[in-house]
Amino acid sequence: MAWGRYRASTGESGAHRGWSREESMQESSSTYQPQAIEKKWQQRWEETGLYRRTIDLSRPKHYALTMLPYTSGDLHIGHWFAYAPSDARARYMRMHGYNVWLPIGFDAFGLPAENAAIRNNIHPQQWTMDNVRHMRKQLRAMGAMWDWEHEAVTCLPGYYKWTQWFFRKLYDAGLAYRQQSPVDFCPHCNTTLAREQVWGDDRHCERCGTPVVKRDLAQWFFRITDYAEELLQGLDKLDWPERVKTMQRNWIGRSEGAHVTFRSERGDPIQVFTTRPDTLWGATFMVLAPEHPLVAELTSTEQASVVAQYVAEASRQTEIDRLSTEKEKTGVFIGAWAINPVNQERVPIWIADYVLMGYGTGAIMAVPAHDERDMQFALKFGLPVIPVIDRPDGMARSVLTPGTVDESLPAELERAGISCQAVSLGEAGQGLLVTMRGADQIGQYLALLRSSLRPGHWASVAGARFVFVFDDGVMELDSVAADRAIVQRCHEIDPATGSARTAMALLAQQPLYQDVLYHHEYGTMINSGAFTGTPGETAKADVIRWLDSQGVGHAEVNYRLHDWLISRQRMWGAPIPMVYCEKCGIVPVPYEDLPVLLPDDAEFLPTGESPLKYHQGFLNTTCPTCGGPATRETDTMDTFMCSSWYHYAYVSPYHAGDVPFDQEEGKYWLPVDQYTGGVEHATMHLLYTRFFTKAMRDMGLVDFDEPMLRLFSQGMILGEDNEKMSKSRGNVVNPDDFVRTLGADAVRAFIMFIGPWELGGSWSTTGIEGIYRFLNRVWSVVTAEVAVADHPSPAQVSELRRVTHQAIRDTTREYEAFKFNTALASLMKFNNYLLKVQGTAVQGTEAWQEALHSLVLMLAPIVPHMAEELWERLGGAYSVHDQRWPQYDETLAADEVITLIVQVNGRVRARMDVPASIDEAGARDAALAQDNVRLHLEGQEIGQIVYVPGRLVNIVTKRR
RNA sequence: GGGGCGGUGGCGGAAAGGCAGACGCUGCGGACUUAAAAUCCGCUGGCCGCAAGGCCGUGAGGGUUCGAUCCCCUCCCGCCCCA
Repeated sequence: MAWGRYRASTGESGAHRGWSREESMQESSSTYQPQAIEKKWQQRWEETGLYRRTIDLSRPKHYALTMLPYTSGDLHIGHWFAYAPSDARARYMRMHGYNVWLPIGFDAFGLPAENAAIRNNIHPQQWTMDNVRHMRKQLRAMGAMWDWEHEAVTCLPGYYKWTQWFFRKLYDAGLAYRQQSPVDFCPHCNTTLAREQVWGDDRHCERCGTPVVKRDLAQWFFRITDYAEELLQGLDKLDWPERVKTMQRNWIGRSEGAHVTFRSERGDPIQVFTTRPDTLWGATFMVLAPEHPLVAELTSTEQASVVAQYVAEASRQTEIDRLSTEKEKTGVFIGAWAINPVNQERVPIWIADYVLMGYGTGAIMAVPAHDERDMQFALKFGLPVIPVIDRPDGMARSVLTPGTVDESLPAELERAGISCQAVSLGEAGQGLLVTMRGADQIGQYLALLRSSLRPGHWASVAGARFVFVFDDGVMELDSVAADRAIVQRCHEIDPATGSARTAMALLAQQPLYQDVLYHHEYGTMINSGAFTGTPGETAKADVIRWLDSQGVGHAEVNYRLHDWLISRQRMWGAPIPMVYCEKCGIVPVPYEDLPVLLPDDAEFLPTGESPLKYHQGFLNTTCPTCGGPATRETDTMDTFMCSSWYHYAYVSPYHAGDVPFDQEEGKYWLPVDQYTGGVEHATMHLLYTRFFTKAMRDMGLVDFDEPMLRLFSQGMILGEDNEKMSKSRGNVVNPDDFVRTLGADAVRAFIMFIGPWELGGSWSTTGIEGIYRFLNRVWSVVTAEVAVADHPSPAQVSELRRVTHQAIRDTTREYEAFKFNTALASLMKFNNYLLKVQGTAVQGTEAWQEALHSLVLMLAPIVPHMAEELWERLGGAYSVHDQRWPQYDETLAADEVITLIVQVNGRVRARMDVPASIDEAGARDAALAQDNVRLHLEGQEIGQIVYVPGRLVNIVTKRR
């Protein structure tokens, strides 16, 4: 493609002079017939290779890309919503002189093909490629500027050879490893299930309804966590939507804290990670994940059967269920104790499903006083709660039940300035609620309380201090021993408290204490041995330093991000190129033997199991190292593998060299300049592909760090009823129907007119008809014959030019911001104006030609077929898509007369048309002269006059 | 529970802190037509008023400001992501 194509309108000034009337009027107008036009131009574009990719060093390159479609079989309106605006944007860039490349391909591996294979007895390959052929046809109807010569389909051997190659490279780089990991398993079907095959809250098999269980399987992982820090840091320099970056940051989940080693009583080390080492002294029990390897070893014989049962139940739940804060906490004591390394306290070991093996070390130290879930757990199971961090707000409460204290106490409290109010305590009658702030008030209160407490009673304070007051003394909840003593004492006084096993559980029975029992702020350390009194600002660092010196812990950064599990127990994916030899163990398939081909005669049975496991020809092989008998890995790779590098594959699809893509071409085109796609891929796909790029950089395949420099995330298109489109709702829109009746251009334009692209929007059948009417009006203005021969007045011409240049100014700004909806609104407004003045003397002038050319050029990205046709009828050179975007002239666009609004005390009281050149004094005088303004100012004194040039005059009166 | 996005006429949506409702849809009225469709013209947030004009109005309440759909605080509702 040559730069020379840009010849018809590349005048330096950008204004469109020099078109003759004869040229533009040569064709008679006819009605808009999208079907004929669209077919005609799609053919012509194809024949002339208009969208063919060429390296052109004289122009800046622009690699535009939209997330590739899955080969589901039919193009959905959602595809149009994703692709039409991104095509418009690519065309817009092209008209700005960029050498734009917009490739397309298909994500073709995945479970639906396998299900179709079982259902219809057809090989997934055939099902998939039939769909590809159908979708190609549908996609072509969109009229996008896709470069079909670089299409790639991920399920073809020429593609997945390189997917396997990447696996091997990552394996060689030490970034791939094999490990036991749980999968959902159906015991009835005897097969592993994908996430979407597990249904319902009871998590049953989609096929037979049997409840699924977790089963450990040796699976392959990529060490994406090796790049966790870089993946996090790299976000800062990406021009991506903040919401996507935030999601990635949360997904990576960096947290700073300490790694601490506890020991079981018999000495087994139990590793924990905590972000709050400053709360270690409050660790009153430990919780292990049910899957933790030490569980089996440490469980006592008495507890063995309950533990085994609990482990089995936990294995059935999803992570989301297990971590829910709403759910009632469950867990069991395993009959063993650990030693808290900071104070040598003996703490019981429990297992609970809210601790996951996959996160951190699979074990936590539980600090119920400062962690909400630990608190719930402790209260439920009667485990001690000892506060070890002071409340920063210093707030404390005391609830006194009737008859506990002398009647005189409220008066004394009032004298001391301590807040005290009568509260209803339900059945117990009328009690007192004392609220204190700060240590002084609490101390004062305790003194008053002690002197007025009636014999044989007890009272409590909770919050900034946890104190139990008895008639012979005060007990502070500052240790496990104190906890025990307090509870015993309370039971003696009031046997009714017997159900509470800890001091905190006693307090928790009082609803008015609810929000002061626990807090998770940083604050001064208390009840922490030698560390008591350490301020919150340094507590964490001080404790870590000490742990280090004691050899029981050290600083650690933890990430929520897991390694990437890529094994799938499915047939329709790229086989993992590994071989298992009895003699040599795990052996990678040599590079020269790639690809490991999928068999084309695999038998699909509705067992749910991968047919590869039973395909002897595939399964049995020889060991690449020793030549002895060996078996192949029968798992295939996650399809996110395929999509992690497809934008590199497009550079030279099914590449024949010894690297996955042509390095020369790649140097020019990579990386992707503008990526667009749905926000649902904010974490998985967009994180995996970033990981791939970083690994590729470290392999020397690319010399940049990030695959996509700029990202735009579009919203979702909803049905006519504002609901997510789904077959069950019956609100699915079939784009083909509208393409047939109203044309692809109308569908494209409507998609973009719905609303802001990033927010999505709802389909509307009457709405698209409105767009179709608009296109017809454009057609009629542009193809209208000149009916008037008069000479226009200079004012008429300058108005036309002003409107034209304002339209160019506004539309350009809106395209720049991806605001296709308002760009179209500006073009509609422009067209409405042209319709209004059509038939007056300006029609047929150069200014009129300029207006028509500008209109067609600015519509070209959105309605490429119609614009091409109209451009030809206007006498423009092929192709409209190679023209330069029109430029506006600020002076021509400037208004001569502006409307100033006049406010009195901020309320609009008049509007006045004034020359744009008006100065402040002139504007004031004119404003004060307005009848309605005078009326509203009557009898008032003017205080201040605010003048905003070009906008308003606000007259503010003095308050009387 | 945490994070993100949003809440504006009958509907989709516009509004550098400065005329709220651009543009489109719907509805109503009119022109053309024997008639209808299409097309064209006009009106279309609510209330009061003959009109001029006035009052109310951007989920609720408060704040900052001469002026708030926009900025700040509290709350309610919806969607998405995470837990």
